[in-house]
Amino acid sequence: MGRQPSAKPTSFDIAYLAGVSQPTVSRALRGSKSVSAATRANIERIARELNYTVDKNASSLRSQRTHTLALLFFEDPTPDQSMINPFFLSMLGSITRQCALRGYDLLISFQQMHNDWHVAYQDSHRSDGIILLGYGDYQLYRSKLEHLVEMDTKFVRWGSVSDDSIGLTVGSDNVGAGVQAGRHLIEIGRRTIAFLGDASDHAPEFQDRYAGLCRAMKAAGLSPDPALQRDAVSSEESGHAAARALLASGRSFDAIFAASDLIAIGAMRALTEAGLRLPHDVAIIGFDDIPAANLTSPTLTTVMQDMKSAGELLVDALLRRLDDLPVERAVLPTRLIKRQSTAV
Amino acid sequence: MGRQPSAKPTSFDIAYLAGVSQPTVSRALRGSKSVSAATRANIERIARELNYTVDKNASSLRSQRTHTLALLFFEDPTPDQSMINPFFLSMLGSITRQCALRGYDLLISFQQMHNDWHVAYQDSHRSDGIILLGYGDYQLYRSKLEHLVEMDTKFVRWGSVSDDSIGLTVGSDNVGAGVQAGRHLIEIGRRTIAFLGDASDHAPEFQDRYAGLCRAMKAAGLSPDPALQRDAVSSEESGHAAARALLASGRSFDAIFAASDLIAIGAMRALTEAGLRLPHDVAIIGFDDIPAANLTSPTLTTVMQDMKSAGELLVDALLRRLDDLPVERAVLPTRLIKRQSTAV
DNA sequence: CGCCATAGGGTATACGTATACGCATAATAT
DNA sequence: ATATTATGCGTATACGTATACCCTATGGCG
Repeated sequence: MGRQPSAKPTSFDIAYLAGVSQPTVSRALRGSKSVSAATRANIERIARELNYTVDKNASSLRSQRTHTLALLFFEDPTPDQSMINPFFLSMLGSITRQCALRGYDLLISFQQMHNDWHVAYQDSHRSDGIILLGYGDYQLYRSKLEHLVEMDTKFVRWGSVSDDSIGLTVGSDNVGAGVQAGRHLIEIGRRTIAFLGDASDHAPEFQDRYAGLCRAMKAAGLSPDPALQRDAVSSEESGHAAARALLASGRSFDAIFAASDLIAIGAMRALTEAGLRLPHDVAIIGFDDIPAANLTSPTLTTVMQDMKSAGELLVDALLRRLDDLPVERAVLPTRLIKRQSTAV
Repeated sequence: MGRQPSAKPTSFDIAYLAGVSQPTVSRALRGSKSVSAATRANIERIARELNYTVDKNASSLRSQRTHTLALLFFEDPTPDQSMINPFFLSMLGSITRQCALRGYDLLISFQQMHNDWHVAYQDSHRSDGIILLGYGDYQLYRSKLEHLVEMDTKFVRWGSVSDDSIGLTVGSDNVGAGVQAGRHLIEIGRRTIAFLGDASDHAPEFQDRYAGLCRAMKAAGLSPDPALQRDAVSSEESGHAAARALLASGRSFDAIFAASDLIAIGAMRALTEAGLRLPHDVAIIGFDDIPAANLTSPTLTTVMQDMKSAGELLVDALLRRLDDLPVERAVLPTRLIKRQSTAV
């Protein structure tokens, strides 16, 4: 009696029942060592019995820490109906899991490269830090990243890891992956390898993959032909168009390294439509290992990124930043998944 | 001078600059009509100049509303490495967008059918309401849903919409979709139609789809053969196994209606391995229209759910519940996407 | 010309927690 | 024995906002 069960219990209720003061309850539950073991045990028991949970808002307001991370997802410029890049979706799972493990909530938001997102989450105390995800034109938000750094906003970014990249970055070893792909194609006897994907500094990750390919070719005594590089963004349509343009140019080639699986899938369609046999006439390698890569015919050889580690590393790095611990950029190794599209 | 620009401005700062009291600032910015137009304009201008944003925690603490929704995602029982059902992922985009539009933040969390999630978000004032997403064994969390209802937790659920469903539910017209699929198969001349998918009340959505198929068959004077229904959960492996079992049973059939695209894709593999020609020997229809459905060979006829509307409706319904407005269950129409797997 | 409704905004306070500080008691040092 | 320190906890208060309540000046009305 006495306690009305519907009202949410507060730390005062616990304190009353435990015969201590409210701050002691707070200390006990937060793990402060200046509270005796007996008192703590008693408080914890009562808290459990009352189904007490700390009020997140009050706690955050007082401590100025939200224990929440914000995931800002930048969509591809192409606004085709919510067809999100499958690659990022699988990273999402890994990130949420890692957040839960570390006791953080995850706030998620899709962004259209808009204007004011950089203030929205930090200044209103919604989150302690920000994870930035998404392909897209790097130059377009370069200035915003600089602004974030300037404001000392805590954030971490997935992308190309290089010396001039802005802020804390975690990413795959894109150059290494390009080398892997190039080497494999050369091993199966291909000599003229085309690259589909933007190779400008608007898309540093694609650029790196292309650089890796070129390095592998040069190491094998081959000289990359710039005419065999065609711009493409990460979509099937774009890949299709790029491959068609390549075919139309009349240049001959016996292999394609596509900067993403979506591009590769579009390219495969173009090649098949042109009557070419895969992989006999043209071998092809994609990037990302999306689920669909195993469903095409021929199934698609591709580069798999370690998304599980990626999510963990991103969260880890951000949390270290929040604690002002030293943290370095991280580069993740990739793995080549060999399938039919490069099976000679 | 005077203002230090790094400290985040509060409503007191605005009040000081505007020559009014802090509550007036709060009223002005929240749109209370008991503040004159001139005062409001002035306050809004100053707020903009200072880049002021309302502190989310303080606001939530005082008003007891967080303006945040929680999305709880229940994973399939199969814990295969983070291969999330693509269908839900595309709904995610629609939900986040709708939340943003309505001025709500979205908290996301993956759950393993665990025990205490029902208290975690409501009682700690992290969110105003909960969206529940995910296939899985309905009976398993039935009691928890009942608990939610009992606690008067505000939530909305995606799933089978029926009279005895617990809580507020939004879902596709699964029965209608089953009828659509069955009718189409009958139109192209098929008479013995198999169903792959759990038809028990552990999976009400699949059950509904099967019921629709049966209804279409009966309407055409055919009698559904219970032996042609095989249980399967939504995964490729499960579909593959179910189809193999069906083949092994020796029963003949000329069409399959699969409860999901993943099941259908697994089944197609089994049929192809058995030397059957698709769709000549067996026509097949899936469900969900995942991106991969357009990449199989033959491409897969399937039922498309209106995910865009789904997300909007879920958010809408939940927000109406929060305001104690009347809200009804919603049933969304589906669309049959005809592809090669049923092209005669 | 007095009465009341209304607009516009100030005063005081509550939301629930975390932390700086102080004050006992007990344990150790001198 | 007194001086010192550590332990365990209470007191007071701040975090930034929203809201109940109160007050004043005006205008309308009779």
